[in-house]
Amino acid sequence: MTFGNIEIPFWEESEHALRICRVSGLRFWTRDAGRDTCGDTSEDPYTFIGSPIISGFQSRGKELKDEMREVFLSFFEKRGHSRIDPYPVIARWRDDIHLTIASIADFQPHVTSGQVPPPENPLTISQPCIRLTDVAAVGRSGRHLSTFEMMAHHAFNRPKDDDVVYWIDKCVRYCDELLTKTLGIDPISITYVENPWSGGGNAGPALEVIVGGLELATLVFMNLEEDDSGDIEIKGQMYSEMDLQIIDTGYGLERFCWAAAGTPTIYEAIYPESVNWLKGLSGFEKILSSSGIDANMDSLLGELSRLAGILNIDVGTDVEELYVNLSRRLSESGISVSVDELKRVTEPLSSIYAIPDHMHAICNMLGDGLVPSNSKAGYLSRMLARRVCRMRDSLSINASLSELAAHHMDNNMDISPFPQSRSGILMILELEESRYHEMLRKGEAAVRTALKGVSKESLEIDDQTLFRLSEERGLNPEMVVSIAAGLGWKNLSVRVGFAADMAARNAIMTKAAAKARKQAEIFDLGGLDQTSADYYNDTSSTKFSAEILRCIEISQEQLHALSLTGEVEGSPSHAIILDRTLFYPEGGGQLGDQGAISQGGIRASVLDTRSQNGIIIHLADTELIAGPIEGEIDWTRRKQLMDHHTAIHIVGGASRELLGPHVWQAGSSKGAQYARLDITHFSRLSREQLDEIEDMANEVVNSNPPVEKIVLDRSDADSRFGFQIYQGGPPKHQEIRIIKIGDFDTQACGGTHHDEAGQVGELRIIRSSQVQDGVERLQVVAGETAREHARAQERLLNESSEVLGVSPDDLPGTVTRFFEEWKSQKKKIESLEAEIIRLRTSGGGDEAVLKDGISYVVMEIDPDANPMAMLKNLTLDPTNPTLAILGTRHDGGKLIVACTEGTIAAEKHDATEILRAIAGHIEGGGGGRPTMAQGGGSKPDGIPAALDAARELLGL
RNA sequence: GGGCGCUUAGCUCAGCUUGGAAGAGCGCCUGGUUUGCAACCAGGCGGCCGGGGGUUCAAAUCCCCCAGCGUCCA
Repeated sequence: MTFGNIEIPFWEESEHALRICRVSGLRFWTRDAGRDTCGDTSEDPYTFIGSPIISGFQSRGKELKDEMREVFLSFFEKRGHSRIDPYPVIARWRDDIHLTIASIADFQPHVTSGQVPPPENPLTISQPCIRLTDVAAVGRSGRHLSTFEMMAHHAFNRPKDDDVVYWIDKCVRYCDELLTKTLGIDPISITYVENPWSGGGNAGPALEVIVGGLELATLVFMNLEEDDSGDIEIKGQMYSEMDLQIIDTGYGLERFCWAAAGTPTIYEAIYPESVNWLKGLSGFEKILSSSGIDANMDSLLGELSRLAGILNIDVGTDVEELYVNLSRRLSESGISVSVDELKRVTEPLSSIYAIPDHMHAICNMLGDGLVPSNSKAGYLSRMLARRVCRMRDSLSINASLSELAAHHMDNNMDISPFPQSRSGILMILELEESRYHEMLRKGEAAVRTALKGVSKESLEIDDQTLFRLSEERGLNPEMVVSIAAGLGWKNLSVRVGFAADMAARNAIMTKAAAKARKQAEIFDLGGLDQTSADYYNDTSSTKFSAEILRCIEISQEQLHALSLTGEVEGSPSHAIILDRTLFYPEGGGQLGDQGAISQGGIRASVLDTRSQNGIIIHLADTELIAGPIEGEIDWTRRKQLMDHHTAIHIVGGASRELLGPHVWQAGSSKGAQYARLDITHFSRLSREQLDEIEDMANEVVNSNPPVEKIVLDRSDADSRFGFQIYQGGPPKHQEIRIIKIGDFDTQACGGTHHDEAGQVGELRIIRSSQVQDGVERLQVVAGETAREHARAQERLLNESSEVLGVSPDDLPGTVTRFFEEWKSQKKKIESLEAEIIRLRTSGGGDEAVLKDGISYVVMEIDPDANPMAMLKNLTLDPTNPTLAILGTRHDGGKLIVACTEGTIAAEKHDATEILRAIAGHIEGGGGGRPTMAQGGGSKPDGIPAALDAARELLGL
């Protein structure tokens, strides 16, 4: 993995010497005879702050980035590289990552695996990337960013085919020429550090390009791929050499800008307007002057940025400890600042730096059509939005999230290439902000409840409480402390080490969850070729002849693993594999075909159809033998599936048209009985919106556009139709099948469709529900199923209205009236029962016996009466001490004993004891408190005996 | 994808650990006091305790399923 035997003539020609870094121990190349560190160690401070190492750039911010990017791209364009447009920051073509984290991510895994040729070769690109692993360090370290552009030149070589564009030597020459000749960097200040790289399933030797203490670029020579049987080990993973050799470079655009600007931090180089604006809004000058720091502020800030690497925060790092270190280092440099004073300045400052970075990531993500959510990629944007809200609140800045975004878009980016509009982004952020405030509002009640038993003088909150508030309510420990302070717990603080413990806890939980659920192949199909999928040739043919290649008996385990849907009637016994078939296997959300296979006089029903590695499996209820067969698919079902599938495409297109470009398919399912489409959207859909979508979809059906089926190469498909064709998920093959419904909807899809949209007939969106925040599920019926659904609805209405004897039109009113009446009658009964008790126990009533100042009531009541309500009337009046024993023959018999609390009745009698003494008569048990006991039994006719026993016990 | 939590009066929420009479504040209604409004005092109305099943003599409370909502992690 080292460069050991790889010849790089450039080193000698350019008088580079190989050295070993005395700090890191890494091999590095330099022109500087006196250098003994590789340049990227704790002993290599930034040398460019205040004195740029890249000359000739006067601008700052977006303008500087545009200039620098153009210099880079045109440099490589002039040297034979084709410039290609950047990919979206949401990596929709991949199923292993949510965000584009590097330029090479654009080409993984399809190009790097050799499956698909690169769009150009060699090529140059500046790819916007988002990485959230170091998000906690953004703003604090002075150099960390969550969003950056990775400028790159890539070359894809196939040495085995004598197809080599360029490899290591030429790559280093390009890099060195760019840095020294074009950007004017002093050659002697550059070091090239050998450090192998791995990621995204590939690996290879690599050079880190360091100038002035800053890593400006990484040159990766990717020639390995993950292979468990490989013979090269890197970081515990085995690799083997691959046919492709890839030049994978990454030049940090923002770092080049920083090196050209020489500002104290990278943020001032790329977001100068935002940083100044936020300083103004937050009154940062005032914060500084009231911080109590004696030292000269300019020298402090200069020193801070030089040492800022010390605040290199990983997830779970204890900030407190870092501050102590930083304070110590500052005092070594002659600046005496306490940790508290330091925090008072750096905490707000780091927020001012982090906000523009986060806004850049948020605007990029939303611009690409992402919808904030509580899981997956959408969660990442919500997390960033909430971080911004918190930082803004801590800075007491009076600006909404959408105002921050508007300022950011106006000053730092060009949103015109994005699918999402400026107003769309702002509206989504307004919704996010209201969700944030809602969380805070609910959080206050949660904190109050959680701290109920905690003394107001407490200094710490116990860990469990903090974990729970964070995980269940989204309140991080700092927010809990600040909310608690507002509620009267003034002295609380988060204990040192808590952040690290919480991170460790998450790591353990994640590890436990990661225990794989790899789906193994269900059937052993070794030796079989892919089945000829004839259903694509003519979607309306139903009969065919074929040969049985294999017939496998299905085991119980296999049956379970198949997890058949409710549309499969009966249980398949055999898996039949043919050489060719018209049966469409379950895929792309469309359920498998059903039908029959006949051989001689034997007819096997096909209950479901599946596919495994391109081999189509017919799940049949009868065993057949190898040889010729006649097959026929169930056309009624197939037509219904095609109705639904085509309808789903149309509904998806209508949703996107009406709701906006953020609408993506997040999953779908098409059966014969119903179909559903999950779409990304930022709020719940009203019935009116569903009606609009339904109307537009039906208009498309009525206009009857042709449904084109186009098969083409993946790179052609990408360039011709864009990434929105991958609604159904990342493509898995080089060949892409496009379904194009007029000019209305275009997407990659392997399902069966009508040839004309009009064949769907009609469609209805029955209802919508929410799968998760940000994803709406539309239930759709089309064709015959739509008509059947309407009939079923009518039946329900008719049956219900017949019960009430009204017309269906009057149903809502009548049901409401009945419900209201039922409630008021319930009230009436309660008051009547109370009245009965009053009559029976007062005046001439013989049920109450007055003895020793206590009113004794022992009586049986109606089985339908509510004994609790009656008891209340008897024993809640403290001026009338009462002991009441009520019995009812309800169920197996019930007994309730109660006495008026706080009176002599309670002093003299224990309800539980009395109950126990008499419960035997109904063969039951029970319990309660001394003033109230209840029990039940299994012999209702024993109630009179039980009550008699009670009278005897009490001497009545 | 993996977790966790919540759903109780019109609103905001207690009660659930350890089963035994459905609670508070705000709002609403009536009366009193006062009267520019507000405030105050007394009383009252208002609950399928999200839905369904189970355990139990007894479930808001314990268990299972479903739905809606929230939240963390990847």
